[in-house]
Amino acid sequence: MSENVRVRFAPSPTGYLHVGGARTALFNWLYARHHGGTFILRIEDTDKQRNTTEAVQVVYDSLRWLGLDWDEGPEIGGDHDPYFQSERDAIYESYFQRLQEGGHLYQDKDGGAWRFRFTREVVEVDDLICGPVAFDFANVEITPDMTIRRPDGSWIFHFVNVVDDIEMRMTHVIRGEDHLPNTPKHLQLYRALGVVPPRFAHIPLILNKDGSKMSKRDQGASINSYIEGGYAPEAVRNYFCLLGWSPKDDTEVLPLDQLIARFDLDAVNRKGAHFDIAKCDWFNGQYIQRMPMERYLELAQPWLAQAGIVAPTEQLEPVLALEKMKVTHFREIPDRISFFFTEDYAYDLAAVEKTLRKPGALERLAQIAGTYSVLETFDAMTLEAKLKELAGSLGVKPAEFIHPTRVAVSGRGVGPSLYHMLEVLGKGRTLARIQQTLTRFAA
RNA sequence: GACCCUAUCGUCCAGUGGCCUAGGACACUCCCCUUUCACGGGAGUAACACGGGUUCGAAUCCCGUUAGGGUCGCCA
Repeated sequence: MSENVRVRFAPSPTGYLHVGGARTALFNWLYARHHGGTFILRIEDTDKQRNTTEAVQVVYDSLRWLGLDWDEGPEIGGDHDPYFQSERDAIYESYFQRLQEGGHLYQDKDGGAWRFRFTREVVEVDDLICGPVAFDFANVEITPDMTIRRPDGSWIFHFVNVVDDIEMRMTHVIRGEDHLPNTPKHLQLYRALGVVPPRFAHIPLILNKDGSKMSKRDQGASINSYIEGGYAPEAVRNYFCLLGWSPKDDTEVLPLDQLIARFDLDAVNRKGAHFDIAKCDWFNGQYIQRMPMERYLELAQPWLAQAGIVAPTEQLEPVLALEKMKVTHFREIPDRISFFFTEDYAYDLAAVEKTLRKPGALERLAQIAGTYSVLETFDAMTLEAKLKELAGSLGVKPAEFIHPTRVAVSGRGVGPSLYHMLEVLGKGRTLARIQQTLTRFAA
């Protein structure tokens, strides 16, 4: 039982990380962390033309964004360096030699490619998730021998994948269910090489909500879309965990330490999961509400910077706090708070039409400005009390003051709670903005 | 077409023979809170694919059908 778990994520760099791949990486990572094992990243870049350094960078960025750190692999190193298949030629060569010496290989007549001769029998895969699954290799027509090396000397996935898993001492191979039919072929390779294979666990695929296959273009398919869409990585990670796995009670929002403590392969589902971005959005909102102010500020920062909103934290924090319980994506934030940072904010035409153009609106604006101008304390509670007092004394509804004031100081019909918004704005700016509005719409 | 996997509300999950007139969450509808927009609270609509078995008893076990998905590359 002292077996040290070693698992890996072995993506082919294609320029983006698919949600399915990310989830595979996540399950491997979780499994490693749960069992105190080692999580390895290996880049399967045997297809030379298609793989670029930028594409590899995308893999790193996506994994790191999700918080999936690897213990061995590119940029980290490890006992089994290098972690790029393109740099492991000598190793493959020696394994190829072993197969050849064992009489397992032959060269194709026409092309000259090298094939591995399957043993013609039933091979059983004892999958940790799917259970025992038998594949019959008896018919050569149905399962022709597998090509492992091209005529130009380059290697085929099946071969290098198995060699690396042997070399890197993998104990468990957790991968997408699309690999299940490949597994008996890989098992034949292990046997021919005289190596005890790792345990296999095939996790269900992720499909679109309607059940169709997720392609690059579909919403939520690329990890980049979350980075660019204003998601909190911890929220996305939590949502991904629940795609094909559940803690078995009804908890859904689970902190990372809980996820690690509770995750295990025996609780992984067999049914394919349909992806629902709406639920992912809900998780994001929940995480934003619950996260500490510092983290909230940290994640909002890039979005503010991009929108040209720069201000010291002391000024930013109270403004952002106003939206913390309301926002679902960080990308929404700049637009919602931009009016705080310029006196030249735009007036929403519909809001102006609906409230400022209303008969008596400007008079009431002047009245509330008068009331507020004499206040010593300018906090939400006082502001609310005074506004209601004024409305009451004039026999009008508070709304007749609230709406014009909101539009006057922010230019819009919707926003944070009025009194809290005014408190953050402060007395000076509040009065100036009302005055500015009065002047502007007086005619 | 062959082989393999799967089958509970629209979606994600719970349920491993009686506790199920099937539970939670998202989404949707309505109500409350809030004279903004949200959050929050409450209520509601909504599912065991179908047909045979096994059993005193089946969402749970077996068989078949159907449906969905996957794999059959000198892609990974």
